[in-house]
Amino acid sequence: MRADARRNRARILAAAEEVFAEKGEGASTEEVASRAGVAIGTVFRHFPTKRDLLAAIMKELRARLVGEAAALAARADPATAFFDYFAFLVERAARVRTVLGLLAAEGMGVEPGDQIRALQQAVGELLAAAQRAGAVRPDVGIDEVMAILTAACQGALHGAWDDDLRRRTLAVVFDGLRPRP
Amino acid sequence: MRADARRNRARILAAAEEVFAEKGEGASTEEVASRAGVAIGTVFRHFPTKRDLLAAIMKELRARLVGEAAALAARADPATAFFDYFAFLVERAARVRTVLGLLAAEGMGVEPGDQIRALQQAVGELLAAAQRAGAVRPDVGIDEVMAILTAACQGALHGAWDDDLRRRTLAVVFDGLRPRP
Amino acid sequence: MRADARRNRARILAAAEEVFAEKGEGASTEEVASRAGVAIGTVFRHFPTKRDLLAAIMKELRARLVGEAAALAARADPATAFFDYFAFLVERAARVRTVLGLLAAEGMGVEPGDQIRALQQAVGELLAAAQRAGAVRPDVGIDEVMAILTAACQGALHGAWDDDLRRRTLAVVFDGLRPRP
Amino acid sequence: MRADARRNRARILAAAEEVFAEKGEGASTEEVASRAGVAIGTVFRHFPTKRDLLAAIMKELRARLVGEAAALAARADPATAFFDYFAFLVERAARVRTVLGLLAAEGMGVEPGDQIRALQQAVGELLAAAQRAGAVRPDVGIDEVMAILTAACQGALHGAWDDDLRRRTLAVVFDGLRPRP
DNA sequence: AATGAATGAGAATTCATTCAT
DNA sequence: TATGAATGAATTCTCATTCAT
Repeated sequence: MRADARRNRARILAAAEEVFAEKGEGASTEEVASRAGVAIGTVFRHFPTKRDLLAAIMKELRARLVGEAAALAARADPATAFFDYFAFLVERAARVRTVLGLLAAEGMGVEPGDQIRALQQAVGELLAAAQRAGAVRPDVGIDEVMAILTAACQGALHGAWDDDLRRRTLAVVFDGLRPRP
Repeated sequence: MRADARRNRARILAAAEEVFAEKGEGASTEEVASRAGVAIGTVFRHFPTKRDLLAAIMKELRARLVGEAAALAARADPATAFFDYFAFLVERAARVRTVLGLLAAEGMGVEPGDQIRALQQAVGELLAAAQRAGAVRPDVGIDEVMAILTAACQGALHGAWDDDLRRRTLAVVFDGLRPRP
Repeated sequence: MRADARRNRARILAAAEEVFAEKGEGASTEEVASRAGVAIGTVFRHFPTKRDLLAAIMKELRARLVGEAAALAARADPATAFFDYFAFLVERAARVRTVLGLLAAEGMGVEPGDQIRALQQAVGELLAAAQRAGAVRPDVGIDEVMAILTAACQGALHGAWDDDLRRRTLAVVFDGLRPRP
Repeated sequence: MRADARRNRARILAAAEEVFAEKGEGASTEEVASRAGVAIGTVFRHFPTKRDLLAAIMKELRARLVGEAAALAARADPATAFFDYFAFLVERAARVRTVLGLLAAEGMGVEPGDQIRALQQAVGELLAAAQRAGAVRPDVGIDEVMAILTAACQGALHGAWDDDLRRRTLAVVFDGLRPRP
């Protein structure tokens, strides 16, 4: 791929992430194009359908988020890494709608499947480590955790939680996840 | 207003609730009209914009849900009424998209504001009673509770939780809300 | 259907027949709309897809052509009716592209099937009568006749035959169809 | 012209003939390019517009078909050569859409004019020879013959005649061309 | 000369909203 | 008041053609 093409591709992805983050999947491809400063045809050359564009954003985002999980797993205390990552995702979701596409079966018009699996695995590893460290009750499974995580992300996004509310809300949720004393 | 006009208004509202519950706010006004058995013009005479129609549905739905809260407060044990209502709302949200319109700043294209306040008050009363009964920890506020409730509703709807997952997920959340032993 | 709607429907059909007759199925729906003096949405209200519009034209045209066949069968000498109808169709096809849609497996983007069958039957009856009258050799079947007819129509349309050329060409073809002396 | 340029030109022509033969003139120039293994820009460098490309194919094809006529004229019995060539062209047309471009005023978006004249001359010579040999009636002119030939080609292509139908159809047509006994 | 990315004018179709009947 | 036809802007996607690399 030529240098200018790569540059445009990146600009389109960035514009798309912005636009879809702000307006959801309903935003028009035209707006993505104009925000990226290219013609509509260029967007469709790089991403033959709107769906493809959405999927590409997801992939990028997923890679970034999974990378964060790995980094956290490597350097942080297992007892806190899980909670930190959970909070990190929720905080991100509040700003970036597309995070949700990775978590919810619906939204962004993209089949999750693989999308979710990669993230679920990353979360699953942090969860297992936290459970081994006794920081999370042993009887919760990855399913519930993902469900709660998804819900929290959705809530944070659509409910426009401020920092304080997010902190207090997560405090309650985290308490539910900790072992009973 | 003439009798037939009033009758039409009711039929439109009922149809709209059905349609938007099934398909979300993206559903076409035309479909609402045909499901209600009236012409499209009649819908717009009663509700000048789609937004107005959505707002009207919300009002109806809110009234019904608040009524349920009151009924529960009257006849059930305060220690369980709060949790029962919480679970009830989540279960409804899973099937009826419009419930979210009452809880989330977004969804259904309607400014909540008043919407939310009425429901928040109903939940607040159940919460206070439960706290007095020692069933919910005294340090959580209505804000966190509404946030968690909204999140759970959103999760249930978009995540397509089955009955079992919903039960397990709520179990964790409820544990977070209960007093530490 | 309301009077104005019926009027518009007729105008759209007329415009579509004209436009597609001139430019073939590639002509834009927009042009049909503007030639009919209505907005694009009106065309799509009456004919939900372009295909539907094409199909509607075909149906009209077919009915008219089959009607002509019946009329000819009723009032003309069987020995000449077949040839007259053959020539009539070719002459029409030269001016009206859509005639081909009724004859050719391709063209006008509409599955022929029924289209073709109705016309084939009409021609078949004229053919049988002509054969009984000894005006057409008994060993040609309706398949060949339809093939030749279609070919002639196509030739007349795409080849832009003038009246004289059409007459001379058909003379040769008709000779091939007549019994050997 | 550089050697590689000439090579590319040939590859593009070959690819274009294939592509347009399969899909008609609606096929995209992009596909021609990719089938030829060159970039789209290269196609447009050699043939400034799509029309030019189509015209070039015609010219090539015409040369080949005229060559066949000459070969047949040289080695076959004049009484059969004309009919053989007629059948040969029709059979080719059934498979190669572009043959039509040579025969019809329309199709392939190219003005025939010169195109047709060369082929018409080739056919004309075979016809004259056949008439001298008494195999074709003396009163048909080259115009009618070309018209019938074109029509048959078009019919064969668009009507998707199978081998048997083609044989029977041509039998009728050829009978029309033969002298009355 | 070749490449292939960018352009932008359509094309079909949908839908909220208006307005004649 | 009700009807439902008409409107026309918006949307996704395609393709001939141009132009920077």
